Amino acid sequence: MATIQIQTERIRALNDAPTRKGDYVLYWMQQSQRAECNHALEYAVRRANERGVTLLVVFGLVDDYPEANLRHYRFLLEGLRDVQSALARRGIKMIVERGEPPEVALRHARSAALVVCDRGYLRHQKAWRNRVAHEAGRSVVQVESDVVVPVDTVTNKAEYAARTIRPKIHRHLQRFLVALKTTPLGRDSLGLRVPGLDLGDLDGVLARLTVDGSVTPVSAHFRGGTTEAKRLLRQFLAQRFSRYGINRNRPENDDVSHMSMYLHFGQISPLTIALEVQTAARGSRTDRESYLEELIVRRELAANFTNFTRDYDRFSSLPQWARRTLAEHQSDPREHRYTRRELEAAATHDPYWNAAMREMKHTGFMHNYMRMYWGKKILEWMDSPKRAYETALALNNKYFLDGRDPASYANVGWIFGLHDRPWFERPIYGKVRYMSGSGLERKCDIDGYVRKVEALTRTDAEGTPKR
DNA sequence: ATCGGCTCGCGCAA
DNA sequence: TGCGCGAAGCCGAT
Repeated sequence: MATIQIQTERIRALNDAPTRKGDYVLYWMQQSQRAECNHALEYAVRRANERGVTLLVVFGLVDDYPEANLRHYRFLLEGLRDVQSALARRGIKMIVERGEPPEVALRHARSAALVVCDRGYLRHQKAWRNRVAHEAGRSVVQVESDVVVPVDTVTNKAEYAARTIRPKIHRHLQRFLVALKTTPLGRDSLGLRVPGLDLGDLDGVLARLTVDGSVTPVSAHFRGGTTEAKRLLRQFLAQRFSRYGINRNRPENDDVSHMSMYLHFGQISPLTIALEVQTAARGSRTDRESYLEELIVRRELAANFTNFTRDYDRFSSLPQWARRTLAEHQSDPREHRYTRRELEAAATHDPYWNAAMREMKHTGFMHNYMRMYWGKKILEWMDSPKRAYETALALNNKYFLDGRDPASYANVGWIFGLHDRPWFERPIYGKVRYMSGSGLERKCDIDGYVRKVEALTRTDAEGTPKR
């Protein structure tokens, strides 16, 4: 039957309150910002059909979302506009309302039979859902749609490394790697009169929000939305995927999918990507395996990390061996020293690093291989590893479209030894893995990368879209 | 081009 | 309790 597509482990009642007589089922959308392959949405449609009522979808848009700026809001709203029209085509009313997400949800919960929400793995996302569950006065059901295998199905603790979580994920893959079909909504909700923001006028909406405008939007490089995510994915699979295994660590090329930012905003489901990759015509077994390893094992290790680690955004979350060895080398002399301001200005002595920093600032993205080098050098050049960690995380979250994601915390942690193993001891890094500029020269065409970034920056100045 | 050594701790086999 | 092995490392030797 259809319900098999929503595995019971994805569904969790967040309170014991009963369902009420109500005008509609409310889907409070927050993490899974899409109209397709969204388990929370399909669950809500089925519950509405069961009760013979209709479905209302609301999204709470808050001005001061932690660390978000104009760049992120623009991409977010482009995506929500896409969701709104896709849901309208299914006869489902969706509104975006300004306010604290739990308050927006609670406002519309008052006329609802029950509330369905999706799931997030960061502390504020959990706090929002807890509050709604406590105050809604009716059943609140959370449906996970952000990972392939739900985090608590995999394990009940923070995993030590990829190798420990890998078999625990693989055990369940077959059961969870299943397409989700859409269920038609019985009673159309487009006639509901609920006011919301006019997403036809994004500039107007953005102008009225009190948002940090210091980081510019990057629509010329990446546009938000499920439609755009799927277009990029199709293009990647058709044109670049067959080279993925060879080129994934070659930043001079762009043979990567760019899915991280769409995943961050929930604009595409990891399930959709995984199923497409499994059946992609181009690409060898190695390409498939290495892509799925990153998409599922590495990404879900990050979800595991933030879900089970209280201080996932602090230096104290690093493994003990790493903190110990970094402390032992804290006062080692540094050949180069930079402040956050100098780093942010891409004004170091290292042209490779500066290019990476410029790619990040100008496009909201950085090739994954360069992200490692970029972070390792911040550790090397700042006067304390703790300050380096805080700086790398702050810059990551400020400039990347995929910043503030569970993957951000795991990736920045990895620079400082998280989910990694010790290597032979050297100055500053201690036993934490080191990376060098000569490694880049040996393993890829790093000058090609620098030229690529120069070209990107040039097209920026001319205002010509690049992709 | 390829290889071994560096180093810790998890998880499994025994 | 012992042992194998691990996200992308580097370096020097062959």
